[in-house]
Amino acid sequence: MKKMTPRTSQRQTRQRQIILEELRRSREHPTAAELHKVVRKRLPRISLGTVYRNLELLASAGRIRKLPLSGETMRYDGDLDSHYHIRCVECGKIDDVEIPALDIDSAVLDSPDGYEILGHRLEFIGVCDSCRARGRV
Amino acid sequence: MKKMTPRTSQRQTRQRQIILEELRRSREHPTAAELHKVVRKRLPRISLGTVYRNLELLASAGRIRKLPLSGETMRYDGDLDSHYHIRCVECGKIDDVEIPALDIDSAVLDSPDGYEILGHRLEFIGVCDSCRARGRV
DNA sequence: ATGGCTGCAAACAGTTTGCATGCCC
DNA sequence: GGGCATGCAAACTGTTTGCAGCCAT
Repeated sequence: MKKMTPRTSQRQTRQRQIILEELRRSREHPTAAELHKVVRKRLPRISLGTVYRNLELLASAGRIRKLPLSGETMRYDGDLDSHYHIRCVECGKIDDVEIPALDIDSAVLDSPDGYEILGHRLEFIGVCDSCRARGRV
Repeated sequence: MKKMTPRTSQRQTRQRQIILEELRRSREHPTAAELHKVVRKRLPRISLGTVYRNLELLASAGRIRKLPLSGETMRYDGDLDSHYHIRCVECGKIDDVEIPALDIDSAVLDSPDGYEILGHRLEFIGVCDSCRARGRV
């Protein structure tokens, strides 16, 4: 009889645990570096490389989400409910946007190029409260 | 009498001219490196740095458009008519999408965070014809 | 015990920048 | 002639990777 192969599994390391915890706690859609800084308070010796590796693993396991927003540093989201984001052009802050998902993918089916549509990415651009208050705009 | 100051103007260098020409000729939304390779056929000594500098200048002069698509290398578009794009997840190719601009920016005004909405960025994700034919999906 | 995981540092890719020279206006 | 623009190379930023030792299972 073949032996049970338990692959697929990820080890539950302290690093991975804390990275996930801190990402979920945050509402800031942090970058890897930002998250590293936070996690370091609890695990002073953790390396940035480990943060990247774990974020990648957690994302491909579907436990977190990568936010490949426009041309910027990659950000990460512990909130798995699909939702759109808005980015402040001044300070780069990312916030959630409370509108329902658009049903537009089928509209592209006419596209002459024969694409199979998998989905879409929608991102709003704006100026946040505090940046406007700061008189920058 | 004050002398006429013609500033604001960009010099019309051979490099700038050819970069613009080649970008407009292309339907490929090339990266700086890709464009550099093409331009090099006509200007063998042009440097990648010059391509970057000119793309930046042309973009801020509104003569071309930067395409900050999701988490990827920056791409450039010589087509100034606003339109959406679709990216093939397999090969990374970018194509234009022929649907009218959405009127959704006002929907975000309810957003609790007091953003001033400047616009949105919509990008479709899919698998292109040839990648599907290639049996990769 | 064993193989995934970590810390560290080096490697990488894309982009920007400092500098001396070149060339457009 | 003056100053923006260029070529070149070095610097920077974000991310990935190779490696030797570590630790969860």
